[in-house]
Amino acid sequence: MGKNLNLICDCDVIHEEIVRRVSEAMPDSKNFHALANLYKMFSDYTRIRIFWALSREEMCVCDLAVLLDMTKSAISHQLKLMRLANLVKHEKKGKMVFYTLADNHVKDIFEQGFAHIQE
Amino acid sequence: MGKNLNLICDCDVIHEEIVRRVSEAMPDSKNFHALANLYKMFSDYTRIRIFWALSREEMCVCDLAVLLDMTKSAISHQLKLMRLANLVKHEKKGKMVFYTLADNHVKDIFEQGFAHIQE
DNA sequence: AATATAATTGAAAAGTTGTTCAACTATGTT
DNA sequence: AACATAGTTGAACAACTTTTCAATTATATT
Repeated sequence: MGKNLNLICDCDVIHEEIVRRVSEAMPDSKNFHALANLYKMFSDYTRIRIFWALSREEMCVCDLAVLLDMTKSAISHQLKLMRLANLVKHEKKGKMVFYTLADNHVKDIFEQGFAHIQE
Repeated sequence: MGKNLNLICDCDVIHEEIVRRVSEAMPDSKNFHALANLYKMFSDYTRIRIFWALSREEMCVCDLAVLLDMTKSAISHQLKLMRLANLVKHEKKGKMVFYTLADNHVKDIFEQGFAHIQE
């Protein structure tokens, strides 16, 4: 009853119908990688506070370091990741670099998260 | 011009007004920890595929293992984390354990994510 | 009662992430 | 021109995460 569909799994397939249906509807793996990587940006305590702060005000690296009580280096490393993920923009003004959220979508994402944890 | 507000940061505060305003409006740190932990659950390629699959159909561990071409052990470890985070429910039927999403909120969260990556 | 299978578990191994440190670049000030 | 400061960078380290492996539990079948 039931036979293995692949080499890695050590199971008999009990519900071949279900697995087939879900398998056929499954989006391309690159979508899941992109989605996991997007949420990874929101999954760190430091980064999520930076996102929140930038949703309130444009801030420079130094301001964020003071606000979060961390070194400029630590903040700068995180901002770089957020920049590479296209979630924040930066603008240089003299010696300082000001950061802002890339778009309102970013704000929406963590506002939905807040809604979820407060219920 | 500006003086250090703390010991860790090596900066003069350039924009004390901004930092003060944001600092005063800042939610309690436990909210940020909770939010980061919530998003952490969605930040892994395996887990996000499990969430997606369960948003389509109730499935047992074995089904998920076949669907995602992974061992039951790996799937089971991830499901445990998802259970501890109250994001999935499980129900035992005979030898099998069936998993479902804990609520529609979970589905909403990654559907918003999909909306973001497709633009 | 013995056997087979679905699922779980703990520990080890492999891989990833976040912060620190020291060095460096770029800009503004004296 | 020399100096101070804002920010960035790469490497090292510590902490954490994910998968694998072997052993175990619980249920169903013979």
